[in-house]
Amino acid sequence: MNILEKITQNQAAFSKSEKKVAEVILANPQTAIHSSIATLAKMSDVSEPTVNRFCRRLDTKGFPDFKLHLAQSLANGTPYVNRHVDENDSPDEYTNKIFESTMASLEVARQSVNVHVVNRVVDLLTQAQKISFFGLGASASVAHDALNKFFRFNVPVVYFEDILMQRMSCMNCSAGDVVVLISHTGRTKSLVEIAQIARMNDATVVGITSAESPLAQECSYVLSLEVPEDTDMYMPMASRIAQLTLIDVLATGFTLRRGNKFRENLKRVKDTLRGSRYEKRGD
Amino acid sequence: MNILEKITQNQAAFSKSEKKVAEVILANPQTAIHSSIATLAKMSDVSEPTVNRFCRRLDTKGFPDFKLHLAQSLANGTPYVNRHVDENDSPDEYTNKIFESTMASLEVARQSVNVHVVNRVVDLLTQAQKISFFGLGASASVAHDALNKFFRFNVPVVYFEDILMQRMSCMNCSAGDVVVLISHTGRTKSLVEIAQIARMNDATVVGITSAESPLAQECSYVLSLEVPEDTDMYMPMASRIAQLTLIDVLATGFTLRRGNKFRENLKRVKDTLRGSRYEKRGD
DNA sequence: ACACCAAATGTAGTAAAATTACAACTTGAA
DNA sequence: TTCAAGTTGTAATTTTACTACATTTGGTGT
Repeated sequence: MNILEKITQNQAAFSKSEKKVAEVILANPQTAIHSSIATLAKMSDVSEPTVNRFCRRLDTKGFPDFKLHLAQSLANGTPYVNRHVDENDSPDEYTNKIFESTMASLEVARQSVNVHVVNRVVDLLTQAQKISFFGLGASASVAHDALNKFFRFNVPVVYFEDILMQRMSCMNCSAGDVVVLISHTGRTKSLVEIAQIARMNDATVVGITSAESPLAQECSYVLSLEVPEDTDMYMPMASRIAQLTLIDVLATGFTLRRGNKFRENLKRVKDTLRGSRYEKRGD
Repeated sequence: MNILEKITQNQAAFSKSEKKVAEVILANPQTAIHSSIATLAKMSDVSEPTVNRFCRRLDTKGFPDFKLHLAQSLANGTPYVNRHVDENDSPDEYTNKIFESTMASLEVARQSVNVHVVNRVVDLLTQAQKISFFGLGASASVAHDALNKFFRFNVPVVYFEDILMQRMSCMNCSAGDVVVLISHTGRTKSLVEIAQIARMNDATVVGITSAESPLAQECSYVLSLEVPEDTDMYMPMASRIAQLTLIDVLATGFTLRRGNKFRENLKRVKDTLRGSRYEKRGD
């Protein structure tokens, strides 16, 4: 298990001084592996034994062993960790932190995706008479994006931002229709209601939401994404990126299921854009 | 450079005792990284300084440093690579490929971002009288998302999907207004025209687009993102994720610039959602 | 075959690093 | 206030790595 992630996750369980150590290490793990316990203690402004205890808390045998684990984590593909933005961060720092924590979240999301459900949902979508994408707030733009992908497939696709339109649209559903509802928390009342309306009218309801949420309970299928969100920012960030990527997965599954001829069709759709663009040499 | 390979290659240049050490390490590198210099010396049937010299010959600072290098070599996990989806991929395969190549693209994007421009644009945005976000096609949902972020900041924000509305809106611009235009290719004619209109009316035009594109040339500031796109899919995927992340960066920069009191305000905005949601225990 | 030199290796002492044991603080509840 | 549990630091100890120097090895020229 990646020890950098472990540090981030356990952060709550650390004591005051241990948090200082965690901070220093996360801020610059490359420096950490080349420091002695004394240097690191000084940098963190704690005593040497505290650093040692910190290492043990992370199930390592001691400081040198900890450094080995850390070195491996750094070499191990992703050094990306969900580091929270700090008030005093420079533009360089917050830019990198956001990119990195987005990548880290995607990694978490990837692991939480249930591939069997993905496959089943792709099945449903390819056979759907009509596909609807609904979301509110930040998830509205995700639904918007889904519309942009799926309309290319020459299937009737519906997307509304307005909750009344969403409700009415769901009232008109019938068997064979698929309604995809997007919500990070899965607690938005009107979306839960929409799920109920759609199901009453025999539509299949797919939720891209948090497992065990009220919304999840009303869905026929749930594509759950467990993504840590930096609540300090009071804005949905990582969650919607994960949702969008999942939409990509569904769209890709769709095209693969439809086979090669269908891809030709997508190419034609894309090619019609040419007239609206300035030529690129060799395009 | 992988130190295990280095050992194998240099083997000829080693002395007799050094060869013994190399052998023992290559035979069981996992054991080696958890041994002390004394243990390793005994296992190789040489003296401790010989082991130390062996380490230095491989351009490391000493035995502990050597162990770090070795640990990293062993943890040689594949970093995320842009692997293209293949026709015959299973759901498991294409799901993972998409997540991984999205992460790889974000890494590329991160490196291509010019932090100075980010900082300058954040400056402009915090001082703007009015901010507009425009995009077409897939970039429309990115602009939509930007709207969702920036309206929370209590600044006049404008977003239209309709190109006529976009044009008219830009005609009404004046000095102090910022227009953010989003386009992966930067070749969409109507967006380039909008850039021109906005500039004619003294607005500052920020492009989130490809460097050196026709759109980039019309912008006051360009936040260029060089993201590889899997053209086989005929759909924009990675590019818009990178754009969204950049929007997150700008929004974050904005809130940081505005300081702590402003964050309180964001919290209040978020808290108003509570009434629209089902309660979560302990929330 | 012997002496000699350079390279290689080992020994023993030294310095540095990590760990332990214990003492001195905090903190929160009775 | 006092006590106990938990946290942190100080100082001594142990382990580990490194250095300086001594010894050995193996090769070369006489």
